[in-house]
Amino acid sequence: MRRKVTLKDIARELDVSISTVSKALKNSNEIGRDTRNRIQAFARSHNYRPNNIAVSLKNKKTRNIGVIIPDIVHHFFTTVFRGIEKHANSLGYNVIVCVSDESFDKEVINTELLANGSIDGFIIGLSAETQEKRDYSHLKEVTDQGIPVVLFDRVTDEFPCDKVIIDDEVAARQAVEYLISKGKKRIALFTTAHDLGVTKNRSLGYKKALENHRIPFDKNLVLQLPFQFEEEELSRSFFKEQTFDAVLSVNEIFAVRGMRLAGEFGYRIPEDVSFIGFTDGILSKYAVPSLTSIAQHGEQMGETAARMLIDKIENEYDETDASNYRTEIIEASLIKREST
Amino acid sequence: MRRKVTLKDIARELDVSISTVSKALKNSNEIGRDTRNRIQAFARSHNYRPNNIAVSLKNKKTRNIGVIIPDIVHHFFTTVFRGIEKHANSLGYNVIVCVSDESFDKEVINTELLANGSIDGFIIGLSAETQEKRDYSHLKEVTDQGIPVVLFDRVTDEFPCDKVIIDDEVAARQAVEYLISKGKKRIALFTTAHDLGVTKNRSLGYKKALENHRIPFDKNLVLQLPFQFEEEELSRSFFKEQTFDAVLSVNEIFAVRGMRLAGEFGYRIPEDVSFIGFTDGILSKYAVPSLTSIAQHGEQMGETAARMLIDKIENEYDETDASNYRTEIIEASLIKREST
DNA sequence: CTGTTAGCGCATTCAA
DNA sequence: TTGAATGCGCTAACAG
Repeated sequence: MRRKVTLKDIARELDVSISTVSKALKNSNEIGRDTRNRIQAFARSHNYRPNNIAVSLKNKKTRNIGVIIPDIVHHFFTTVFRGIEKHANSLGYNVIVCVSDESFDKEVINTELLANGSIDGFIIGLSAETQEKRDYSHLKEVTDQGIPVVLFDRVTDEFPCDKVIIDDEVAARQAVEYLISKGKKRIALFTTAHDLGVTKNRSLGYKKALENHRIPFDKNLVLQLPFQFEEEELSRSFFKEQTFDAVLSVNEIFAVRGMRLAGEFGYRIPEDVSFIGFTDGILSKYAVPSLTSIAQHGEQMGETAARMLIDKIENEYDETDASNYRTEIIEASLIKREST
Repeated sequence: MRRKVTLKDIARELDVSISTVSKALKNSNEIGRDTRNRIQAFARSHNYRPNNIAVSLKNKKTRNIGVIIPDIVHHFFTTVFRGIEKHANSLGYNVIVCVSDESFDKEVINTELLANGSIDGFIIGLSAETQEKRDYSHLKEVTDQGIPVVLFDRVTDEFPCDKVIIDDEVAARQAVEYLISKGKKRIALFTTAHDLGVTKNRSLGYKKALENHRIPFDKNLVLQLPFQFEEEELSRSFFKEQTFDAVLSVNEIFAVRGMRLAGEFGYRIPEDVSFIGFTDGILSKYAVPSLTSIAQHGEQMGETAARMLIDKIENEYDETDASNYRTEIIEASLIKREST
């Protein structure tokens, strides 16, 4: 087992000092032309690579960024992650991921762990539990230590830092207005049982659209589904009891399952019922009929988050001054397909 | 900005030496009961946490594991990743991910980068390009340095190390035999244009099943699709020209798109044509009709990979002795749904 | 029981 | 132009 060669090894072999080697490898012209060449040649032929850990310790910079997301098996987050990873890599940063599994405790543990020197900054999508508890002390601890944090998608107004979101309210409103423009009058909303943050804003947008077009809001047209939507009875009775000609769903799955039920009930899509779903994922694209959906441009969101974070990492700023923090909004867009 | 407190800080405050603090915090009974308490109390109240980087440098162990996957926006890999992450975390390891994007060069760069001290071991799914080039020198470099590597799913016989795979050949054979048992006689295979590794084994299993049941292999029943399957003409003419009563697809997408075409051609599923697809992802579950699929149990695969890797990290072994390496096979299973 | 010393691999200041 | 010395934060062997 060939051990890694260090500066010390090179110094010993070439009978110079460690600092000479260090400087020579940085091509410092403090070192003579010929010794520099000798050292560089030797280093190259012995495949010298600086030890990341030692460099980190010395420089107090790891060039790692920590990402904490609620769930990795989730198309949207995965997409954001890709954006982060690409941008970070292109600037010489590596990405350490931890998954909170929607748990507050895991989020806290992971944050603390990574904050102890492993990373230079965080990109976080808050867990559902954190959003419910509204406890952000772990984030405060981190920023107090001078570690910058960027929140994405799952954000909160109660913690000051850089954020990147899509305007869920506007996106929902526009989607519903699109349905209205197609002549739809009784538009249902499929949403989750708990609606916090993102989901809440989507509901607001839905209501706003109705309001703008003087369509009365009918709470009977709101179907709240448990997360995994396995309780099919709920939605089946909704289809039996309510009449509606369009559906806005806060996610793909509810929409696709809704379309299946619509089929069973003999409705034609989109003539009898139209569907629009949030999150333009693989399901929307390949469903039959394919689903009109709201693309959140996760990759762009990730890239933006990475850009904001690295900017904070590399430039001095006063973390107590709220005016240093911005919230970037990624435009959502409606991908029109067969379901409308 | 409250800086992080270090051993040195505590030592200064309490007027003891750094090593005393270090030992006291490890609860070493080399240190007197009372000083130990004093130090521990101080540390707790000042929220002392050891600096990961310094510990890593000292111990030559990072407790990080490096994961390199071809694509993060891919349900199966994501699932494997979750398995890795969960298991690793439970044993106190963090995970650094890099994405190769199916590119050989990126795979090499990422491997080298992480190998320079950032991680204690690798879990890798080879990129398509690497499998084509059959160049594994970057892996060799890494293992030569004593860094263990575990390959998963995208593996190769040409590099000796621990591996975890599913037996794609057997899984495909069993799927086809299931179709045969349902009375199907003309079974088509939807596969990718290039078939290396995994895909190749699936094709072999397909042929093997036919052979076992004395059904002649008909190469006209093999449809090779470009990766994104956007060239719909190819498959449309396949549907026009060939007669078949079942399909085995090497992925979900080809299967689902096939089902849509079958619908357009007026075939009933599964009476006229049955479908089975590899990878039990979200599409299989929510497609209409839902797709019978081969579950690869990615999470279990990831967990196994993590277990094998951490075992190698924590225990001495001779990396030149091939008998130290094992290949674990994860059983695939057929999830029966409406499409068969 | 406590402290001194050395060292992990590297960068950098200062002296020669 | 080169090198000695110092330190990043922590651990551990050894001495007192």
